[in-house]
Amino acid sequence: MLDVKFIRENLELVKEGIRKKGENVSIDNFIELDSKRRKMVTEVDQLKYKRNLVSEEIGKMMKEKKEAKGLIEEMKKVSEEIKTCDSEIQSIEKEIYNILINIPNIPHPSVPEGDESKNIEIRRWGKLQEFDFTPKDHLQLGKELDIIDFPRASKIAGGGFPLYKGLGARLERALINFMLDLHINKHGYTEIFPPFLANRDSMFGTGQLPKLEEDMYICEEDDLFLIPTAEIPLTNIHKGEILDISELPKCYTAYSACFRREAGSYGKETRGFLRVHQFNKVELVKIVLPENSYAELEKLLADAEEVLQLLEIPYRVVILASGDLSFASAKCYDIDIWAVGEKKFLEVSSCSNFEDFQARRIGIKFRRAKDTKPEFVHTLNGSGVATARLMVSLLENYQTDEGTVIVPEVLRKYMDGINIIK
RNA sequence: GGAAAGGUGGCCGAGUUGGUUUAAGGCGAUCGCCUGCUAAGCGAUUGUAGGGAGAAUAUCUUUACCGGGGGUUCGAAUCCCCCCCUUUCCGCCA
Repeated sequence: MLDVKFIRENLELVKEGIRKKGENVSIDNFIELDSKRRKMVTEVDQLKYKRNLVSEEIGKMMKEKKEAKGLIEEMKKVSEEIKTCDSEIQSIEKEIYNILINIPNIPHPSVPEGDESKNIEIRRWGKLQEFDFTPKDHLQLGKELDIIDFPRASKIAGGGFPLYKGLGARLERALINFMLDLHINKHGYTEIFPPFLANRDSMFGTGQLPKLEEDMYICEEDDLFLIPTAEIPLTNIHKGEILDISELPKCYTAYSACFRREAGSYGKETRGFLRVHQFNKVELVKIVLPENSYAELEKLLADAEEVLQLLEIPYRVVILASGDLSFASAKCYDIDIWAVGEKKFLEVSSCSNFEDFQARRIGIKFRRAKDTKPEFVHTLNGSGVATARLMVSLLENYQTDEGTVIVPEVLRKYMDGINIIK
């Protein structure tokens, strides 16, 4: 959510931002609604002032057993008027609010303009594997090694739900632990184990609602949503708080299962692990000072990249063009890893700076000093990283000509020293 | 699922027969005074959001906010209705 004052004073800039994001909200009547609201608030405030004064007067008169009937009659009318004005203000505010919540965050000036074809690869790490045999894809490997069983998973929950078995399950668990330990021990994040369900308010705060409701699994009876990412619980931890400047930056990491209905995306990259309804992810969230947020974004990105460097999986970093940015994000880097069997790059992380867009919705502020006004913090998040696709790349890139898979060095201590899956 | 108690400003905590409570009091914090220093003491300040006046992020003024929403009333923290949350006990279950 953007600041009303900011929109009022930078209407063209906001329109420009909406256009760059490829959204189609109209803010043409915003200024008119806003000034109408302010005018009415001023009027009704004066009426309320009068009512407060006279009501006090009535109280005093009644105590002295004086007749106050005339004043009460007069105030009845004033109260009626207030009621009418208030309900009109309320409906104007609702209109304003509906515009406000549909205005996306404005892309940072460093973000290239255009649709996803304008995304720019800014660096590449590692050498893309080449084998002197024909590499298998992850589905074939998973089946032959008996570590992934999609057909049976579908009996339990339907298509798009993975079932890991034996060393597959263990490898998945090793990946999660490896990533968490790295972020906790080396990068200084605090580990959180959050709820995997979130209420409507939290979903709205991070920006998944109202736009993406149909992509969510929802428990209707309780109005709770299965989280599509741990970004939601982590960013909402400090909802409604004013933090002390000495507490910043706050860096949280969490493992969570992530649930996505992926409505409307059937047929697109649906093979195996490429797009599933449930996957595991280690998430990174930072709550920072506004002036540091872009430096923190680079650090966050580096923290996520290190996971892949230690696993020795080749990847590229892409800066997203304005039209490919998510609703709430001002700037975003994607990390794509190479999967030799699929012969393509797979997105495993998005590292975004939301500036104060989420903070304003959620109400997370900080105070620079005792007597200064609270300001909104900046929030960032990134996957560090998602395992389902990581597993794809790992199986495919670490396969041998014998059909076995070598366990990456850094994971072996999490697997009792097992160094090969066969 | 059943029963009970509760939700008040950064924290603690009074106020529930509706009207000097414009939210008492305390703690903490900040500033000043005093003190050789520290402590104590004394004095002052002490929320958030919106609106208006103003060149002003100075200042003045006003409205709203006592878990959320609605209602009654000239007037609601206080009365009524709905919802949410917390705690305890019981039942059920991992």
